[in-house]
Amino acid sequence: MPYQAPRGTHDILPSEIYRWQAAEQAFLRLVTQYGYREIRTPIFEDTELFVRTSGDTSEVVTKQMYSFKDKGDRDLTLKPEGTAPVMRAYLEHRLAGDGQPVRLCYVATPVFRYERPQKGRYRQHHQLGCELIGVASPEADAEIIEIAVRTYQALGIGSLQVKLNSIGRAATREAYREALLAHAQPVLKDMDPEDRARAERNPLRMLDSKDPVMIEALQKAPKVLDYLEPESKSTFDSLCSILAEAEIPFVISPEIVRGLDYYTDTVFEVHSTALGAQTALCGGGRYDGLLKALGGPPTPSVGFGMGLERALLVQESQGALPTEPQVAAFLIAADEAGRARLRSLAAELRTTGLAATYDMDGRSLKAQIKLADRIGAQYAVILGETEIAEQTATVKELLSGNQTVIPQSQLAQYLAKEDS
RNA sequence: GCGGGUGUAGCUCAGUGGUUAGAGCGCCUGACUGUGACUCAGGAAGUCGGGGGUUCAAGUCCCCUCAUCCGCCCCA
Repeated sequence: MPYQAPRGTHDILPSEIYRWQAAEQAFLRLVTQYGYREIRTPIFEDTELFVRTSGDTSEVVTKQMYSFKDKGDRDLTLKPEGTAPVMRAYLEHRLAGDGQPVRLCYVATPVFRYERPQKGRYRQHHQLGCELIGVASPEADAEIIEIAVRTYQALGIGSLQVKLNSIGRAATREAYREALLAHAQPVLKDMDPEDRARAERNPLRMLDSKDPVMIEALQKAPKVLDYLEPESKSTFDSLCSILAEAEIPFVISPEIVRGLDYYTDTVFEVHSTALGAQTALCGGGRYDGLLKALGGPPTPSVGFGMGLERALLVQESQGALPTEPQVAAFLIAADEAGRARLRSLAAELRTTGLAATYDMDGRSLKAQIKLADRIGAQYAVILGETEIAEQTATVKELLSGNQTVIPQSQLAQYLAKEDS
């Protein structure tokens, strides 16, 4: 094999593209009902945009970005996440002027992270997501979580877990970090230097550890929720009750801390056990400080990003595949006279919106029918000697094998009717 | 970035260091002079992931490398 797709990337083949299209359409239909409008941002941005928003000590910025210099010596980076570019565009184009709140969504945007690939973890993957800008009320958080949950429902995916937490504002996090670090100090001394450095850089990470020693040590660790300022605490409590009223099940999960610095207060992830080590399907939360960090006015905002590859993997594992659209008609000719009519008849069908194809290699009648079957056509339309003479066509429904002879003039109408 | 598994036909996989590398499915042709899916017969299809080494002899053993999968890390 001389060339392969680069490590961690993959082609999306015709046999699977319909699942992508179905998912994207279902998402767009859903969010349109909530008043979201799609936005598309460039595939790369100034590197600084991500450093400023994700945080210069974040895993993404320190280890995972595809950064490069262009011929004009600009520092650019392939999008490692979807939110910062959308917020940049919001500021750049003064979308606040449309009146707040502003509801934006993005669909199947490519996302790049230099990581070691595994099932469900790729160097290029695709995300869809929503940003709800300009609302501080926990109703906004609830709407975002509800949309995430309903997107999975629309894809036929069940058995998911919504993990919810609040990490508070800057002051809370600072105080809590110190408390946590102090609590973990005895264990940290014996840890692998690299793990230890990571833990000290972002102590909240320790909460997510799978190391039994760490889990044991943190059994009695202080809880973030106890450190929340009164305002954060009441926001979190209201969010919980709004979700409960909406009958959206969730579990409060102190280990959910998120990897990007821009989050404040509400954070959440949606998990599935269907993907081995990669259990997170969707992550999001509130980022009230993000716009300010980008030089804009302080604006409360909340959103999520959802991995499409992972969603589709879970969808497949749950046997919830959508039905693949069929080509309506495969036209078949038995002789030269029939062949001449094929093209004009196919054109007629297409003008009415039906899909029609035919053999171009002069195959035998038998081979043509076989081909019709193989490409998944619904009907084989046969133009033999008799049909040409009588200006009719034999329409064979491939699934049942039933045949009907109808006038060529009524073919489009007949197929359209049967198709619906 | 760390540890481990796996790479043989389009797909799923057999193959003890020893002739010209196989099977099932799929594909093409025919049995079938106007009919796919079933049956039968035939056919095409391989850089045994790539490179190097050991050996009289390597798909098989060793080293390197690429890809993929599993775990860690991190996340979608």
